[in-house]
Amino acid sequence: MSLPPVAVGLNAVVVAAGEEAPQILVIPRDGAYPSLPFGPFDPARHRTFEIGLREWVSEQAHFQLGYVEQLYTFGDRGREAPLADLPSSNEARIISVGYLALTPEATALAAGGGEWRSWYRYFPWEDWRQGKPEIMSQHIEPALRRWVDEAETEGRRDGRRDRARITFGLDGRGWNEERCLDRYELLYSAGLIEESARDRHSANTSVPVGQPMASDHRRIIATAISRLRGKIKYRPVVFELMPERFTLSRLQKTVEGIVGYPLHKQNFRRALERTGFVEGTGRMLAQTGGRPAELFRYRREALREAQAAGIATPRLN
Amino acid sequence: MSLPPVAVGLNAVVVAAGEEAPQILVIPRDGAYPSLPFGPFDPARHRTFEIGLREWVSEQAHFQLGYVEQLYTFGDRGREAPLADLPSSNEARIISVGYLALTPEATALAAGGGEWRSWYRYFPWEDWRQGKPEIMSQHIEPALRRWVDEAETEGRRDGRRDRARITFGLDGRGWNEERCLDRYELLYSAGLIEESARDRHSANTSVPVGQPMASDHRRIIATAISRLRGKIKYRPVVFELMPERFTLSRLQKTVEGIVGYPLHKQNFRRALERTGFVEGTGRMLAQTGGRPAELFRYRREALREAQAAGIATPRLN
DNA sequence: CCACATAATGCTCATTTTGAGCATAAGGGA
DNA sequence: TCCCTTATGCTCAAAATGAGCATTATGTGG
Repeated sequence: MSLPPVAVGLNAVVVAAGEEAPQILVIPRDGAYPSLPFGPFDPARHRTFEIGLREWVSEQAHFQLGYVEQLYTFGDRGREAPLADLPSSNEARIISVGYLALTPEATALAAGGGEWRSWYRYFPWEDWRQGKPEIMSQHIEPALRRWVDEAETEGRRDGRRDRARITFGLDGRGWNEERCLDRYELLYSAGLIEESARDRHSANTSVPVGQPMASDHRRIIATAISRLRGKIKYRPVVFELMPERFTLSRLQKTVEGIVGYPLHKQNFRRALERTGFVEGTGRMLAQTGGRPAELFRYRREALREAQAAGIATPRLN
Repeated sequence: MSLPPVAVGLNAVVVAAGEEAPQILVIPRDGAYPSLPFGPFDPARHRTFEIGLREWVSEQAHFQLGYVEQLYTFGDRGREAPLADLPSSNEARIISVGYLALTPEATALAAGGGEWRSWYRYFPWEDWRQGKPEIMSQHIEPALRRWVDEAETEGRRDGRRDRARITFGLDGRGWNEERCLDRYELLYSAGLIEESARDRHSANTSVPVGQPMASDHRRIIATAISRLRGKIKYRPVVFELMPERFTLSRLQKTVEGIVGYPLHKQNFRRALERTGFVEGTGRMLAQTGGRPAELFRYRREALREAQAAGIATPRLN
């Protein structure tokens, strides 16, 4: 008996801190949905997944990765909607190993490679920095109510209602930004996402929410967002997204972009100081209007001293 | 071009709360190292990894899984030291997807199946419930010092010293129980673990620390321990390990077994109360000597109300 | 049948850590 | 120079923590 063969794909969610929002490296595919950088894992060529991943990203997006961590391995049948221009063996199941990569600054990319896109382009309902996003009240909440009502039995209705309430924090329950993946999966199974109609080979009836992507790449991004939103609170990963020197406002903006809600400035700084993660450089940055800000840098050594959790995210209001 | 085939193995770290320590489901293999329950993923038979996993566990250990979550996918070349009695295709790389499963009470297992073993049997240095374990001062610390000194250059020595200090909390730095995987990997690369000598095909020189297992299964367990120790603090996963009704002392013992250090009883209770996760049932348990304790039960509904983090782990002393 | 040992619970108090604001300082532009 | 816009500093009350001391039930050995 020999183990049944399976093809393994490697996918990278490469994140950089943009001005307005976190950016993701996306490969436009003409005539088809855009995708993440990805490619097959070749055991003959790649000693580890990571090595293969770096190769694919540099080949497809003309970009060298820095910090990388494994996210999740997706293996369910039915999730591998074929990609137009990509090979897939006839019989073999394709499973994909998703990775999260963090990189400082969205550097310019060579032509013909990838492009940086705000992650909220794919997840507009996840951006609560300006308060509850319109798409929530206008589309998602009504659609969820319809989905709840559509259930056939009383019991199922209750189940759906609970699930919607918890994952989307309806009825005064708070929004939990880390449930990003749960929300995507709910929207997917409720058929509000173009990908779900596509995978079911059924016509898409409702207004699509967020830009669709190839295969299950949007799900992989949702996994990345959830992971990053959680991890930022207990590991100093934000600094992987910052340039060598940065102002505290810039750092705060970056964190806000990730968690998706505004932070209380003073408390953010106070908590940051206590960790000892950053240190002033004495140099100032003459900003756009306003008092100049001091430039700080990340003290990598701090990790050795501190019991070192991540960064505090004191919610504003 | 077709994707190169790879064989996928599924591994389960099944955890139950024992009297003394968390228990892991282990399959004894005569004449060989014990292993975790595992088997190949067959895409023709299994729609999802989880389905395959449940099948293997029930077949090998005669045990039905409840709560399950994916841990990590291991794919590095060189980590698949062949298992005596298990098939491996000649050429294909074997990657393995590790899962963590939690189950209430270590129920008796049918003969010929798996056996429950304390996880500290494999990781004796991780048990700080009675203070620093002997094996730390007697074997590990001296061996780490030797490993630091063995480095060839000054720079490497510094690197090793830092790494050892951080992961093992030497020199007054605190012990961080969540770094269990880091510690295993350090011991492995320092050659203190039987598995490392085995994988390098070199003779094992030093006294082995902890019982060895097949392949990289001990690494998978270390991943599970790290994950569980972290997650218990921000998701109410402990309750997956508890019976329907339990005393608060039992719950505390379980948490202590997982995190590996003693908790401050009163503060543990106070914090637990605030979460609203448990509720008294009014029934008492006439214990071994001492005032009878009230039996509590887990309120699954609480998750809906609370912003719901996990359980507090107020360190004692 | 009573004094104890053993646990389970209850409460208190001093510190820290949050959450929310108010106040001041320093550039840039009209 | 006045004002607008940020960057920073500080204060105060409310919560959450860390450590103990006190009280309440049972079981047991004299």
